[in-house]
Amino acid sequence: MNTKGRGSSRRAELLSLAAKLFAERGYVSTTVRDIADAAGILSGSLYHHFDSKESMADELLTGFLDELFGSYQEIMAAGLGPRKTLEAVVTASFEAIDRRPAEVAIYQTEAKHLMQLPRFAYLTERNAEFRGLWNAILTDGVAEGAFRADLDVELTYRFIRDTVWVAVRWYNPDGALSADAVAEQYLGILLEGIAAKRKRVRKDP
Amino acid sequence: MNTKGRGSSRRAELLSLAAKLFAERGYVSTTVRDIADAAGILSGSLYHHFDSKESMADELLTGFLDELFGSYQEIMAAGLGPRKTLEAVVTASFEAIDRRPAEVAIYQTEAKHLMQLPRFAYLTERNAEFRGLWNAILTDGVAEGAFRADLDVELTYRFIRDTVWVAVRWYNPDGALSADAVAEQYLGILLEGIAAKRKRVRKDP
DNA sequence: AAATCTCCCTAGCAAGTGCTTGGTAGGGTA
DNA sequence: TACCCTACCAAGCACTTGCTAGGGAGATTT
Repeated sequence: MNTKGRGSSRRAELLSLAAKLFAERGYVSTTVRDIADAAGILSGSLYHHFDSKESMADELLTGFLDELFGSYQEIMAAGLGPRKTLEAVVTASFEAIDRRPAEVAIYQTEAKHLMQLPRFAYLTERNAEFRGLWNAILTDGVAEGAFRADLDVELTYRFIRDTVWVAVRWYNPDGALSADAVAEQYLGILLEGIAAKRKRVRKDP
Repeated sequence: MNTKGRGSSRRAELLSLAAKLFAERGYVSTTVRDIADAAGILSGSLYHHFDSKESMADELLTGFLDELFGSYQEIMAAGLGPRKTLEAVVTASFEAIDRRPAEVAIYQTEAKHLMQLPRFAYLTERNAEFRGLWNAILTDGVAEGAFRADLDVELTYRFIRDTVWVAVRWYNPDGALSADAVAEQYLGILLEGIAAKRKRVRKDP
């Protein structure tokens, strides 16, 4: 019996390779032979380290989501107001894209299909958690007057969620634009819009 | 020799079925047997109507893109200003999602992989066309003072493109929210932002 | 020195993949 | 009557898929 323990560095190396290929070619299009080839071994040898192809995806997604929601919880616990919380959550999301682009890409493109498998039921739970988080931020913000009163909260949630995560398709961690810079630009559009402003005066002088 | 002509209504029926399955399960995960099963025939019988699985996807994407860019060209030819043009293009895109959700979903999720095949080189061309169109709208808008001067045009283009098309993942043509209503909500956020407004005065009184 | 562990190979299986072949039933047309 | 067309079936081919069984060389532990 082989170990399939999680301590090996070779194992981590293989998992990272798998993540890259899953992200590039898609989960179903990536064969275990592809992964083995990239590592310079034969496909059967992969099964010394992992139970199955599915378990590789599982491990990648679990690790990523645990880290992501950890950072979300820290932000929510800090109790900044709605606007600052929104900024922090969006920024943390872009930083996740920066740190783990492959995992985000896998989550973004494969979750829908993987969710149907019992093994990946936690993806559905995470989705609900995510929705709850954004609903709270937006509802609070509207109540406190930080966000527009006529916002369709559900629709706004979807727009924010989608636009943030879909950025993984073009964002380049090695590029000139940092994740924080992208987050800042995005928040500028999201909060203030792209239309040119007319002159402003404060409501309460 | 069979015809594979494009006039048959049965053919159109099969193509529509394939579109639905490609959109739901993904192109690679959908087998020709799946499509045949859905139509109540055997997999081999599909090849009386189509040359290959690939040609089904080709036909679906070509038809969709021709229609889409046709509507874009009409809008551009109308010569509305930047802001109205932006609104019209975004609205036309949401209407495309409404009319051809399966095709949009295929384009959205499979184009990246299909583009690598010589047969689908036109996808790359269409992408460039799309980018040019948005660059023109945004650059014009900034020049004319309709949009904020500090906009990163390239980044803004990506945000708009992604957020519009990714809506196909949750938009339901049979739902309560019409495509035009979604477009209006989205344009509200995009143009004016979600932050609550302070009192305004006109720049030129 | 013996035993164990790590990491990989050789070899292959069962299930499924897109696609091809030869054929047929029913209908229209000359 | 003779011919052709549409739309399908039955059978199967060449190949790919995830995964398994068993073994072996080298390092580490006992």
